Amino acid sequence: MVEMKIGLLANKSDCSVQTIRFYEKQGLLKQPMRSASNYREYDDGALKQLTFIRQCRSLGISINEIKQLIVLREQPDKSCESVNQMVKQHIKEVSKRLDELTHLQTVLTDIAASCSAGHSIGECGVLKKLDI
Amino acid sequence: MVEMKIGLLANKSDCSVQTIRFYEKQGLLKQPMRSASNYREYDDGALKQLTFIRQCRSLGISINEIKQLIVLREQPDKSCESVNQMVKQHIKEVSKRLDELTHLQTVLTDIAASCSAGHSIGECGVLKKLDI
DNA sequence: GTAAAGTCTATATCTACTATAGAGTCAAGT
DNA sequence: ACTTGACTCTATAGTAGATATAGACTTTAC
Repeated sequence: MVEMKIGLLANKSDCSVQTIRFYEKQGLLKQPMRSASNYREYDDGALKQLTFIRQCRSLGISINEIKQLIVLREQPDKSCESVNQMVKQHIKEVSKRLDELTHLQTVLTDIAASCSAGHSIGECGVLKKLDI
Repeated sequence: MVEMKIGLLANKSDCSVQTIRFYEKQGLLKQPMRSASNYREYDDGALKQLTFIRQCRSLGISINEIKQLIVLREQPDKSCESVNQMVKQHIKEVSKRLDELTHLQTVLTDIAASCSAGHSIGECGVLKKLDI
């Protein structure tokens, strides 16, 4: 397929129409050609670019970081050190978040276990736990 | 201590001054007394309330849910079923997020491992992985 | 008396979208 | 030819949970 409108691109990329327009406004997707009636016309290059963006987003890479990656990709001779750093940084952050959530899970489970038999707010073991 | 201004309350509750004002505007903290010069004057009850709020927030309970909890706490005779449900729901969500992050961690680690020796953008294994 | 630190309100900013209003366009069916 | 529904357009507002800023006022310390 050579050309497509925004709805089809959205389908192909598993991404909403609004999100595509949003990425364009953010400068992640370049402005596409327009039809006579001002409809956006995309080619397969745009689909590739959008797939890259979605892939990065699913990995927790921020829009600003994706912007940097897009610039970097166009300078094949430069060092890729910053790309590696970015990924390593994300691994660190995900590790940290995993630790936090694991701890949170034990606390929540403990709280849930404290549910008293009475089933009234006044004797609610859960609320008492929340109150420290 | 019987009375304190917002800065001291912020210190005691490990919470910024702006956040306290934000919670007040959201209806989580009731409007405190005001001094002659219009400064907020808090008592220990406010500190307890704020501590409860922060405890809930650290457990991932949303501001709207905290509002519900605050209302519930004032009706000791009602059933605490909804409180239990809320906690159980959070446990589910945290589980789901843990699974997602665990998977993300393996993907990121795999990507990081693909860093090629060349150290240039053009032959960057990391970028190639990101490009699918 | 003065300077620094604290407080006040109101408003803007952040992230990554999502939703809505109101208008225009296009294709299919009758 | 006409209408209906689906699609697209722009611009704007809303979401969550804060955080930051501007400009004015008050209090505290020296």
